[in-house]
Amino acid sequence: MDLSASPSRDCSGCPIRHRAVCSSCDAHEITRLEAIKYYRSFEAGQPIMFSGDHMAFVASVVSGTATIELLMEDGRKQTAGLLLPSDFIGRPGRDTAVYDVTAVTDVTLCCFRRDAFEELVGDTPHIAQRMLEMSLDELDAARDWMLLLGRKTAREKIATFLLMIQKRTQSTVEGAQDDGKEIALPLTREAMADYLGLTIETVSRQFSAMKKAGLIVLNGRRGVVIPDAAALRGETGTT
Amino acid sequence: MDLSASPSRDCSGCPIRHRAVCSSCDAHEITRLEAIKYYRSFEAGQPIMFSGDHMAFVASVVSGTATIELLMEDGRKQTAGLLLPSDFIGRPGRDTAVYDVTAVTDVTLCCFRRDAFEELVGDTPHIAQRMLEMSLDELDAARDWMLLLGRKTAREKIATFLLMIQKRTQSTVEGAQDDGKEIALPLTREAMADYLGLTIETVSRQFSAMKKAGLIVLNGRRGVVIPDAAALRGETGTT
DNA sequence: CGTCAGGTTGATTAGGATCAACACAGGTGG
DNA sequence: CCACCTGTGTTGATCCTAATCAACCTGACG
Repeated sequence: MDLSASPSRDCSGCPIRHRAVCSSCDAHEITRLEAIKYYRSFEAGQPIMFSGDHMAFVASVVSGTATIELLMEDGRKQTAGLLLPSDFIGRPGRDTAVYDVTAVTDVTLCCFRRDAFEELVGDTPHIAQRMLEMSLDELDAARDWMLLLGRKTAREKIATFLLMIQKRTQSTVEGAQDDGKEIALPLTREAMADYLGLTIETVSRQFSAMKKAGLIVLNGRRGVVIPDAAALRGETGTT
Repeated sequence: MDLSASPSRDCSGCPIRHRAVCSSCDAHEITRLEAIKYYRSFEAGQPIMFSGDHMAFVASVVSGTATIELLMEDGRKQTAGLLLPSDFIGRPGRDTAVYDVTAVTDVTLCCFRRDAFEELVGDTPHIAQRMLEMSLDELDAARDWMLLLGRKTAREKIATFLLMIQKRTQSTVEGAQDDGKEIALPLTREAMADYLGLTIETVSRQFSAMKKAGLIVLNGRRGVVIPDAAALRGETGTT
């Protein structure tokens, strides 16, 4: 799981250099970022940020997976976002977190002191634009997820989730259209349930049912093979 | 409903001047915006934008209400956003719409040619920053809505919706804490159902039940009085 | 070997969807 | 002016999907 080849001061060679908030920065801008960045690691299960807390930093996910979680008083939980490598955590311009962020695997972050970062956003158009682009992308993703949460059946939710994971996971390798390769689920059944607006039991049952139907092959707790992505896509209810 | 006192070339006196994307613009920037803006009206029920279409413009809602809708092949529909006065439509940097936008009441838009607007975003930091701020706000709202869609009961959804409408509606007047005032729902039962991930019948039943419980008073199809906002808040399941 | 977290499977329940009938207001045209 | 129609909303009966409650399985680890 340790893709982070011991993160260093130097941004060149960073695995997310060309996808994260810094992707469109030139050499000078990167220098400024390098000056204010620092790495931080969190173990699986650890909170990265608590709703209501003061936010001292913003960050990019370098490796691992985190979730954005919303809680209700009675304990109901909804995951409102998956944070994979290159995704951005925090909000410039706000100093109190409005949701919880939790590491679901071991996570390494590239953090920036918030005040310094905000300054940069203010006078580095490249960064401001990239921030805008990224938040608009997230907004699109959030809206697609609303359709899933509001209208899709349990089976459609699982199928959609699996294909999304496959895409975001393989796209790291850029372009490889791999049908039969095993993907490693970054989430437990419980975390998937929270993300999909379901219960653990329903997630488990749907996995079993789709396995029986030959749509997926399960390999231990985390491994899934999708023998025929097109068939699985047929189960998503398609937008 | 005609709050738009016949929109003019001149942005001063515009009802959304201090809340929309242009809110932080100085005189010079406003002049540039005035040069590329034009007004357009849509009747209730009319489409403003179709998913897949070329987007020629971006716009601010000046008056009326529109919805962002996602459709599935079999006709299931989810509303992913309510667009009220001062909200922004469209995405700079993308030229094909990814969702449908529909006027649910008569709507007046302040439109900007997309290419010209993108240019402005590129060299007007105030606008770029406001865009970022607005999309981050929308992202927060979208995430809250995910919690509603994924985890709340029908009654909680309706209560949350009513309070949200009350807030967004009255905040126009700024600060007035009006408990007993009637609010005009901008949506039909069907549109509410699509927004809340419910069916028309469930929405209707919940309205009836909450009326019987004394939580709301109904006044025709669109009028609702909330005698005790705190009591209604008790029904939202609170975050 | 026992414990415990994570996962599966079964039985039952319940909340909301679906199917269906009816109510009501607002036009429209005779 | 009234009869009719249509779009919107309400209410009732029934069904079904996913939640809940509960038991059990599996593998990792002390």
